[in-house]
Amino acid sequence: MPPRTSSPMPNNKSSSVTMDAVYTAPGYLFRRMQQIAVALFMEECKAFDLTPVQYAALIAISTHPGIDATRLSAVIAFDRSTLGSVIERLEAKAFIERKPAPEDRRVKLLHLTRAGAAVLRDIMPSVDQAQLRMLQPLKPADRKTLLGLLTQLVDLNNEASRVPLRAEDALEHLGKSG
Amino acid sequence: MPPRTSSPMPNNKSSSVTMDAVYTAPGYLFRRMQQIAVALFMEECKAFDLTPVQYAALIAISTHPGIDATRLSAVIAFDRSTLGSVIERLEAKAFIERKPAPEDRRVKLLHLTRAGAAVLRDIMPSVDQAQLRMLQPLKPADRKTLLGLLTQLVDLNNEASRVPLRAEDALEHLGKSG
DNA sequence: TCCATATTGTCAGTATGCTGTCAATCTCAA
DNA sequence: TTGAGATTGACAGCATACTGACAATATGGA
Repeated sequence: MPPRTSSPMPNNKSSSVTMDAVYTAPGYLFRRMQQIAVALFMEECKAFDLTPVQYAALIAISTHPGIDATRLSAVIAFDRSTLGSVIERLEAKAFIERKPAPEDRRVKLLHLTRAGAAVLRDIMPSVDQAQLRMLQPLKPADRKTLLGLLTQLVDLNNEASRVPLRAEDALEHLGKSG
Repeated sequence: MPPRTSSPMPNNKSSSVTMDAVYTAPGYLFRRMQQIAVALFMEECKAFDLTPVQYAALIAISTHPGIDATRLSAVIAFDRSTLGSVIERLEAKAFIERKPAPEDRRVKLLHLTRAGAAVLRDIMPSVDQAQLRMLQPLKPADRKTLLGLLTQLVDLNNEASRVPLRAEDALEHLGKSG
């Protein structure tokens, strides 16, 4: 357990600032937890050659076959520019295919390949295991509480994000209903 | 508020997987929240030319004058390789200085410059404002709960991190006491 | 003393993440 | 119908993150 280096430790000279300015900041804690989450995901899923971002993209393409990159970015709330290279890598691994859209020559439609569907099916247990391990150290009731509050917070801060989640965009490629 | 695209929406054909596999995963939520946190930090602090990571590093150098890069990485739990370029950028902005250590020619000691101390002093209110805004959407009691659970979780998962926090390392440059 | 081993900073390579720009293309209103 | 404006994918540039490797240097034990 890392010691809380706060006021009783006299390791700051003239300044009155302590490391608590960092350690207790929500932003710092979210960053640390995200890094831990990625580390656990990669550890559990190292057999599958998929990153967390690639996994989320693959799920979304599986759920929305024929979606285009822009709408995909809205569905998983990932940056559109970043997504370009993610898609490129998924295509290089032959997990997805990109086909030009007949009605709009700007758009490229995304589809899972057979291999992509297989990886997705096979990786599931490992992903679940990783998600479990992240919250494992907490008591079950606390896990529920944290997950609930976190879900609320992400939801309520949606518009503060650079790329707000717009799940309804996912339906547009199936004939405009939003 | 983004709609929860769950089972009632018939937008998946043959697969039984829905986007809930992503939306309800703690890892996904931590990623989203981290991105929101960075966006809010950058928005509040855009006048100061400091990123969240650079801010944390600057605080740590301020609190531990004469620390070296390896120990700094342990104190803020940031990757040692990444920290190299962070330090480089802080030095380029003249916020810190790097001096060779007399007793160990491998080591370069880090010190705040006058300009670095000034930025740190001036940016504080904006950082605090950003940290406030992240939790703002929650009721005060819920903010406390979330922050408490998050702190616990990061603490208990410390060893799962690639770069575990080792606050005690910070004291070693002041004459071995850990 | 000398060598195996460890540590430090650095670098190359890969993968996000964000800002901005750009050409190709599409849409819609005048 | 045509031209202004929007959209799409691509790209350049910067800033994290992590892996693995490497040379220079330190250290401790044989």
